[in-house]
Amino acid sequence: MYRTHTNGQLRIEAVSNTVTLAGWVQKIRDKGFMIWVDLRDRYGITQLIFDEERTPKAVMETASKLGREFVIQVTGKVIERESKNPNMPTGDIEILVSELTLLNPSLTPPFTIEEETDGGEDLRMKFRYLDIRRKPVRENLIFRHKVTMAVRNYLSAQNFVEVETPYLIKSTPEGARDFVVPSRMNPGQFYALPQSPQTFKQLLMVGGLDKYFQIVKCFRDEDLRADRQPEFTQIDCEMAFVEQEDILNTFEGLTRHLLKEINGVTVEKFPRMTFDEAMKRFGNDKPDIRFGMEFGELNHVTQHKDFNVFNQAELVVGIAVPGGNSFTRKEIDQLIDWVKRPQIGAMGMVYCRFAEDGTFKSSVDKFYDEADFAEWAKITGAQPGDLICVLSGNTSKVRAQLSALRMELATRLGLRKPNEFAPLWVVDFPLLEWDEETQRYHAMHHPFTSPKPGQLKLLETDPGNVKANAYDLVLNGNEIGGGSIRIHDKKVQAKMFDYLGFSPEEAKAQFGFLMDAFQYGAPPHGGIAFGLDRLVAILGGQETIRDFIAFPKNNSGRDVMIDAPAAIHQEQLDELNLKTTHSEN
RNA sequence: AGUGCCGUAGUUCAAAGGCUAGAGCGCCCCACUGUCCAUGGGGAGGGUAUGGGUUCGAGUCCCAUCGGUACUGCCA
Repeated sequence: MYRTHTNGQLRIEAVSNTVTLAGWVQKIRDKGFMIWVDLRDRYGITQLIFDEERTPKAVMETASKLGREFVIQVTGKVIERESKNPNMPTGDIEILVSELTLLNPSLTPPFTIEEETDGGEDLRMKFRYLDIRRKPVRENLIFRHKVTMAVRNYLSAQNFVEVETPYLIKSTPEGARDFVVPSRMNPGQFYALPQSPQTFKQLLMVGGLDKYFQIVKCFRDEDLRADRQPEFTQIDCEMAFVEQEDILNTFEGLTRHLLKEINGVTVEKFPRMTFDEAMKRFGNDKPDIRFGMEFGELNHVTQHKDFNVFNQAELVVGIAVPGGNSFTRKEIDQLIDWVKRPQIGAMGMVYCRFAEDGTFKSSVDKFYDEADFAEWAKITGAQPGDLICVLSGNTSKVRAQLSALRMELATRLGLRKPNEFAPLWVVDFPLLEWDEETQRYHAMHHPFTSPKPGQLKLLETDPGNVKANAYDLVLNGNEIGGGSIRIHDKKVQAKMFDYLGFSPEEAKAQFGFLMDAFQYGAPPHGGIAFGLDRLVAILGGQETIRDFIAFPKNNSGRDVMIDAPAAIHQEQLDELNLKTTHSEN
């Protein structure tokens, strides 16, 4: 037996017991006549003591040669500490070691294994197994486990069945790029890894399983971000015989359960907002509603005043920054530079200080008077002491720009409190989205999403305005889930493919299996999928999903620890019927 | 694919174009009668990602390449 107790277990009651412990050497404090060693495992830290008088000479000798991260096993007596440490759970006791076994030595780790490590991101990823020994990373992984257990327990209790769907499937042209896997047994042919188990879960509904879920890896070969990984995990769900209302209620229930179970937060009915309203009020389809700074559209109070920038703008829109009047001129200039960066792309920013004494001072004083600014303040909800920031131009661009500014300012002003949770349903998404590049409409969600009842005809006349039975669950400005009521009628599905530019032949080749299935009594059905990595990060009050993934990939999709991807041997290539070709550039 | 920022001891960072490229942490040695980020003293360790250029002189300026990172495009 390697150990009788863990390192987080022993308390004052255990004094005078003989115990055996095992773990990693966290810290050695060698005072010559006395050596203390902090012994660490997943459960905590227990202090070991070796001293000249009470410890066997040989043991003392070995102890003086220990190093950080050595794996050791000790046997000794639990004694009460002479000077206690109230900052640790085991701080009242220590182990007077009588036997010490070195189970495995360690090289000096390249960074400190402490809560606040000196290691950079890079290095930590390269030695991720050492990083995982650190408490914050370990706690995050355990936190993720708690969330997935809560999800499984809740959905299982609601009669959902977890079913595994295949990872080796077929590539589809729409949507994200697929990761592909060559088939050795079928020369020249490839599997694709699923971007989501979408069609399979629909087929499970045709199969009569009624309520399905799966905590499942999905794969997308697109460029990465701080919050985006090439392989990520979804809580994928589908239900039969449901309307949108049923889905919203069921998964509002799940989310409420998680907030209660994991964060101890009680949230009443989740508010709902249409896509159009979200765009108008927040410039964004995933608004963070923990704070205000709602958009105020100013077109009607800014036109015909000789200020051409506003006169020519499709949209003039502003927000009131709480307490923003205290910004210095320099700070405001920096804000203007910030919105003019290529990533944001605003042409400029008009601002108006709303002083505590009720007067206004603006960058466009030449064109507008106090009465005009009072209108601006009224529309944007500005109070004395605030700063009104106004952008103008093309509606969709300006909304995106002002939304980015709103989020940036909220972050700077500390309004995005990680322990505050504001869920929101965004509903009535457009069915289609115009794509400039290909000059045609694409499915905004996916091609299996059903249009709102009675809107099918609109497809002919005004396709951009067709609303879908599609919804997103937003939490603190992040899309944590999205779904739709699906099409379950073959004719409607065929029509959809037609509108999306699939020829009947293409549609049959790509999704024939699904449309065939629809002919054999497909029930009405719909579902939702949650991004688990992001959900866990938000519930954990953190920004980066990498901190909640045991072995994440870097910005270029590399695993720097195992050094993947990598070239493979010619024999492997041959076996897979892959020819090595050199591209011309 | 694009733009910004970054690349200097094991590590985190310093070093107005100018002395032998420094410091904290870590590491090694010594001391120390209750430590717990132990303390005090001593020591080792890099020639600045790579390649080219400008200059009397280059971590520092310029160009290219590579790598990291954040964002934009992209992510049905």
